Amino acid sequence: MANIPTATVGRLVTYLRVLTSLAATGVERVSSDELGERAGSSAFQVRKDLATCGRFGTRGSGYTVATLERELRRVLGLTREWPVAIVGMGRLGQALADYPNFGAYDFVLRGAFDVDPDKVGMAAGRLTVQHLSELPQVVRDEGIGMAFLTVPGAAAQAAADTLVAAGVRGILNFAPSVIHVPDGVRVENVDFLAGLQRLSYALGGLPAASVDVEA
Amino acid sequence: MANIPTATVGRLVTYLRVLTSLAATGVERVSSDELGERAGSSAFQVRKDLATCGRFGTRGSGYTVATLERELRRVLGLTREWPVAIVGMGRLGQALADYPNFGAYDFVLRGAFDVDPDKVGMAAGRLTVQHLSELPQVVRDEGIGMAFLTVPGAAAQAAADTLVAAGVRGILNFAPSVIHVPDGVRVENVDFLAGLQRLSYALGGLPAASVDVEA
DNA sequence: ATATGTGAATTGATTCACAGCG
DNA sequence: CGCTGTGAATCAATTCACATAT
Repeated sequence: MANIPTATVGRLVTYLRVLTSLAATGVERVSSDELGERAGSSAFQVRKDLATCGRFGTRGSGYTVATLERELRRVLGLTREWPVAIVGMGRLGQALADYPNFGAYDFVLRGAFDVDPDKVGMAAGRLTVQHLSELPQVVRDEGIGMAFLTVPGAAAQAAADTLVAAGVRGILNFAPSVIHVPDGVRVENVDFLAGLQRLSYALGGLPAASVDVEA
Repeated sequence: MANIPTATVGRLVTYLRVLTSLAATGVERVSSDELGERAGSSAFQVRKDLATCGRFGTRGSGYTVATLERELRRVLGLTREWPVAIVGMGRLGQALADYPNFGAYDFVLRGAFDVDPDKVGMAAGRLTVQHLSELPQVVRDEGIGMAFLTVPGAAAQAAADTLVAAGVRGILNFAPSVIHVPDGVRVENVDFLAGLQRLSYALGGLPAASVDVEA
């Protein structure tokens, strides 16, 4: 069952959310129609997406919520616990370390790092902040595969290089800058400023100059 | 100059970032090749994207950094100041209210809201938290067009409805849930948990069941 | 000589219609 | 009869090659 298009993966994550919330309210079966409605996609899209990774439904009666949830978790790799590190213990890194709800999502914090000597030794959630030089050791010992990158933009590329060298293969980049990584390493950007700027276009973007500019 | 595809808008934001950083280091001209390199796109893609909204370059010598930056800001609607509200003054809302750097991005906080009486009256950056019932008034008085939605997932849809009713047309949704809005209102999701789950697929997503499941 | 702007070609994603199964 | 699974058709995005302007 070949690899799944990234656009589809994004929607599978949304479907999984909807399923979890349906399960919590005791719903047992769901149709592509209703799932699409709640996830903001068409029923066509839902069926196509789900068919990309298996045959999970029953014709005539839809999908079993519990089964589909289990299968999507498996497809997305959410059957194991993922140890995660945080690099950059500024305001955002600290807020993430305090985030109470990772357990519900199969992620566990196993390391918190910074280069600032004032921050090393500080508490961060249940962890103690360590110097970034400790990272490779911790990544190896804890089997860390992914990390939050929460350093200032100017430091992001260097920190990403350190993560990659230590063997981390997935980076969730919160810095408002592009980071470059070798093949085999994956970056997901979480960038609210970019989101604001896209909103700005949608709300007020001009129809642009219709002619040449330049001097 | 018709409307720009959303995929392109996302990259224009990235190009603008790169240009700003080039300008800060005194670079005056840039080629599609180098811009693409720094933004993580191909030179083809850069030229096609830029050509979608005008003719900003000079054949044989590339783009003038200052000119292209100015034009992209105009295309993206970043020539005016955007007043923004925050709804939901939990940890995340407070962290955003304290964020020092909005000025550099043309956004200004003009309102902070919550329904919790304990939070109303509290300081939030330079603002004082108001009750959500004050929102429509403030939106009108301050001309607020977009808002951060930082309430718990279970409260997100209701809060979004309040925002829409008050006339807000762009919502930056930080809650890990789908929100539904009428046509003409735009939602951008900022969802690090979804990002983690997409990373999970990329790193460990199984090749999926190759056969039927269901009971 | 050099690097943009753009039609043409290709690839990929979404929409649709309907066959197939329960 | 209802709703899924899927090939075909449409639509959009990306890649490419090259004519064009400086």
